[in-house]
Amino acid sequence: MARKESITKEAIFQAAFELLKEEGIEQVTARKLAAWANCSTQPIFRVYKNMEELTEELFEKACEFFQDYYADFPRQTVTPFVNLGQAYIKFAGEHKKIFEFVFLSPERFGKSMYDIVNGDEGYISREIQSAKTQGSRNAGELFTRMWIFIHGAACMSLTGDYDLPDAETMQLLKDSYHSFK
Amino acid sequence: MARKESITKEAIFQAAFELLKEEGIEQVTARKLAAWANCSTQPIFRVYKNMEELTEELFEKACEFFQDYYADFPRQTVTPFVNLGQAYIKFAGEHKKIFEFVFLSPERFGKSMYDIVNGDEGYISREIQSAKTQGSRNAGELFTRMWIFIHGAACMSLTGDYDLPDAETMQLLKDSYHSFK
DNA sequence: GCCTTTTTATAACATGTGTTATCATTTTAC
DNA sequence: GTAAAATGATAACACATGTTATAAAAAGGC
Repeated sequence: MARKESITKEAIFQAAFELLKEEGIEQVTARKLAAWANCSTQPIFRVYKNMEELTEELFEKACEFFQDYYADFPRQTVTPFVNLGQAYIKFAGEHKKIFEFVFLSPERFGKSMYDIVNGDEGYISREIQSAKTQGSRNAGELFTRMWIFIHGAACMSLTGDYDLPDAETMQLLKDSYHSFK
Repeated sequence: MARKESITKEAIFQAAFELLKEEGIEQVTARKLAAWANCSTQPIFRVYKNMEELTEELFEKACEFFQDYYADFPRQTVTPFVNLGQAYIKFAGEHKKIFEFVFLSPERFGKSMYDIVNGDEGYISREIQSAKTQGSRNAGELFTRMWIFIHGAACMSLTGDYDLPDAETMQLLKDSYHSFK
């Protein structure tokens, strides 16, 4: 019968995600990926129709990567949106290439920014619910304003224009929440 | 003596800036630029040492382009930072490629985001001064918070996640100012 | 052990990049 | 008019990209 495969799809995908994380999506090329996976370019095109197909799977994985990051992020306050903001801003600074790929892409493979952050667990919906519980009448509008602020800090973190200690970020977000409330 | 030049540095630079504006800095390649300037690649390398030198001049020009945009932006309110915010957000939506090049580059040829927005005219300093005049004790901190918010809206505008009518943007910025104040 | 089938590496093709060499054209001093 | 010098088009070089063709290697049925 046939020769046994020595380079699995999983191994290629894992190498691709590492490469994406380290050097950004535009560096995930067939030959660079082959080098990272210690193989030729051929196995890549055996398991993926083309590089675009791989990119789309990487995008899905990158979204999940953020959602897992947030899921594991320790909650330090009960103030709505603050924990989400802390995680999002810290994520942008720690995983610049992933953040750029997911949240600064022009099209995002059809997904909206809110869909991605919300995830299957409804991370945004939860926070809005929490704000309502804490007496906010216009929690949706409150989220919108908080999110603009949070996204701003994250994007500045990306370019090195925001670099506050975690504690100050938390205080800043708490302040913002109470300002907007 | 020498042959008279038919393709000036100015013509090349102008074509390069148009190309940058329309398709982004990564599309400003020697051959594409030659096509936009209706010449071969040769005149480009006569007037620029290499493409990197052109890119640096384009960056300078792009900064001035933003500053001119803001200078021409009609002032609709006396609330500090609001006009600057309106202009910055609208600029991001109207000139995505330029905004990306100037404000989302990782290094910005050594210039800080604040230096660029401030410009020779001290656009930021003026607003901070104005806030002080209007009774704000901590105008610098107020600017920082406003700017995070403004930059957030601009970056969302870039990716199509922010698209409010101008009047609502103004109200949002005014609200934010009074919230943070 | 041969045959078939799949996997993989090597190498190729077509295209795009920055940059440079070659050479015809043009301009002007003489 | 001739010579010198700069300009600019054509074409080349070296390299990187996605993708595909070729062929060697391997695995198992017979």
